[in-house]
Amino acid sequence: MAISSSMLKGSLQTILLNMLHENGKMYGYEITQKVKDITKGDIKLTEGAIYPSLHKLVADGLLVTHTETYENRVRKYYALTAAGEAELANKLKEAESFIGNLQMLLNLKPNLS
Amino acid sequence: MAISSSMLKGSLQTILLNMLHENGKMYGYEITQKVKDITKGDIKLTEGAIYPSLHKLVADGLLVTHTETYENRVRKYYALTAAGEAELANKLKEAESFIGNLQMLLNLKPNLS
DNA sequence: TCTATATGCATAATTTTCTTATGTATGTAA
DNA sequence: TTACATACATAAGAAAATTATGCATATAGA
Repeated sequence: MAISSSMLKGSLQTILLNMLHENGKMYGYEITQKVKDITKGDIKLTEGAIYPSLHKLVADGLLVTHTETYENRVRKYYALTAAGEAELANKLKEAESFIGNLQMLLNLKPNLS
Repeated sequence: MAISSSMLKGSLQTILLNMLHENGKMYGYEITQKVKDITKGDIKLTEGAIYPSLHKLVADGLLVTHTETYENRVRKYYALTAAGEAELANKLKEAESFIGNLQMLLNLKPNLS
């Protein structure tokens, strides 16, 4: 199911940080495609959401960038800093906790028992 | 873990609708306390978030209200309409889908297998 | 008595974070 | 020449929260 009403709110940064953690370095467009693949089209990160978010993570010192040119196209790669790795660890704990709480509140504990 | 950075964004309405579905009718303050109990203090719904959200659900025809006075205090009870029940069903499917996708993206599938 | 805390509702100002629309640029396929 | 894919970016607007404040009743404590 496509995420229309966007419960995505609040978890975008966590997703971005984790994608970079998993893949070492990625460029923006690449992240949108990979997320679309993994979620079978359910989650489509839009440019208007992803680029400002990546810029903010850089401004906050959690990411660093470098550009590469591939077939006449510039790719801006992002990678985690040490602070980014640390922040990701926090955000993952938070996400795990949040998901557990949400499942409790909504009676969505399919695979517990 | 307390939800500080609030990934709560986007799921508040779903939580409100489901609490009312589970409990028949509730007043605002009661919902905040029940959510706090269920999540062991992790999720604390603030008045600034919950009341405007409840008002919007009423405006959208998903909830109806009536007031009762208990020990000199007015309680404004909310209950689901038929449209509210239907919308809850949609939102629950969405939430389930979203949680599954988020767990995939963040490699948080502890109890699968 | 004054203060804090709990119960109960509400709104205003602000901030965060999205969506939607738009713009630039290259390359390919219909 | 139109559409689509790749690749970046920003601006305007909307949505939905946070934070602060206000009113009102009641109780407990210093």
